[in-house]
Amino acid sequence: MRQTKFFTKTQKEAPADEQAKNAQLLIRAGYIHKEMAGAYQLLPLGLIVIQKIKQIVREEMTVLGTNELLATNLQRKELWERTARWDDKVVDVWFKSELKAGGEVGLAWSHEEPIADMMKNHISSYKDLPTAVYQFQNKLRNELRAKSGIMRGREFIMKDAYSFSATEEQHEAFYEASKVAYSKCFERLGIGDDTYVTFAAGGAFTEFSHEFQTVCESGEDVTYLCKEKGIAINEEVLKKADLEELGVTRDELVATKTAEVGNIFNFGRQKAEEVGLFFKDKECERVPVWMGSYGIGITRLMGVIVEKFADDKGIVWPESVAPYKVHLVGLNLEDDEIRDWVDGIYSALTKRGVSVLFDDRDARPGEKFADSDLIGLPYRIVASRKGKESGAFEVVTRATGEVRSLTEEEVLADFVK
RNA sequence: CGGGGUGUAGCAUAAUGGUAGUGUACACGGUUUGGGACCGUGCGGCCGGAGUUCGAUUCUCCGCUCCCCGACCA
Repeated sequence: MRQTKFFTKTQKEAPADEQAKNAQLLIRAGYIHKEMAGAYQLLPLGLIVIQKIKQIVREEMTVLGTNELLATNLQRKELWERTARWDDKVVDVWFKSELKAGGEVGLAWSHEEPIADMMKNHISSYKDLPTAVYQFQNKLRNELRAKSGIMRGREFIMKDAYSFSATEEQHEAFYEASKVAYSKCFERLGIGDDTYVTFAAGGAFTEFSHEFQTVCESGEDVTYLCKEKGIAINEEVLKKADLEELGVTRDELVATKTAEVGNIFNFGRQKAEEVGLFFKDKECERVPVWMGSYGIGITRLMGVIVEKFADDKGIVWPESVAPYKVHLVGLNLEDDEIRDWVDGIYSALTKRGVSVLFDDRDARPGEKFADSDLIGLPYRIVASRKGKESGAFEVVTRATGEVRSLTEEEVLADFVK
């Protein structure tokens, strides 16, 4: 993509109404635009990052054997009344609206009830189980206080999955498999080493749920962490947790600031019973389905990744989620000979499937370097008069600052897989 | 929702009871060209309402906004 044709623009100064590093950098670098507190537009660069994160999650969800669908954001009052969760006193993040035709609708803060209810059309026998579906969807939550940039918004993108099982054993097998799938996601997203399966509050159905907490200074949670043993406990359940059973002592646990990037829940049979989702088992008995719910905060992940890897010059993306792999910075382009030479490496790379953002703007070197650092693509290739004379490109790794001087052949060998 | 703060141009900031200055961005001209260059010219602004006042961007009140702390957080 040629930058002169791309919808992007950087800002030198961070907006005064953002404190959070993730929002400051994402706005300055042109990934997002703040619409209001807790709601951000995704600009083209930001959208590519989100799509990359989604694709990784999608692939792992496919491995897990779940099917993607897309639920509506309008939800029925009657359905949520059935589970006693329509009342604002029970769920305090509802956005609700009046229908012109009469009555009320809810705007989706979760899709547990609608999807469970919908599954009545698909589940009637133990032969239909187990099954699981998932979606990427905007969640709307009327937070009293949005905060931390894109880490806690009123509208955000979440991957939510729902599992339906005939027995507890079936449910447990899926639940454990989802942990593996999630760990794989976070590993591929570049935060695997710092993300822990964490014991957390279980709500009404089970004693504990499991959260995926990523070590992050600007996170909202405090996790008690034993890195050596890989044991993590959310502070909200530290008192309840049986440390002996977990094989860890209190002294080994270090209070650590973390951000919740995923959360998995066991609903037991209660949710299905409330909604009315039953099936016939082998004994011809009509019993409720075992359900589980599995979330990953897609937009929050973008924020966490920015927070974790950014340096004082700007964003540093892991290769797996970077909007482009290479930032080709062309200098001295007013000289036709050099422009042709730089165009050459640009088309050679793109033809071979390397994603390149080509800074072909008429701007001074300093501005291009500063923008390139800010935008944070994994590799920068500088092509200039100086380089053409020596027949080499300067290749800089954003994360380490390592500089290499490579010929076109070497560049292609290095970047084309 | 409780507490604290905030609101001036696309962005960042300054001053002021007598209608507002600077940087940046943007446009034009010129000089520049490996780490956000320089000179000149130009465009562009006081969150909303009420009150006080001869006069309010400035003071008062109300509202809204955004940020922070807390509470909340399937």
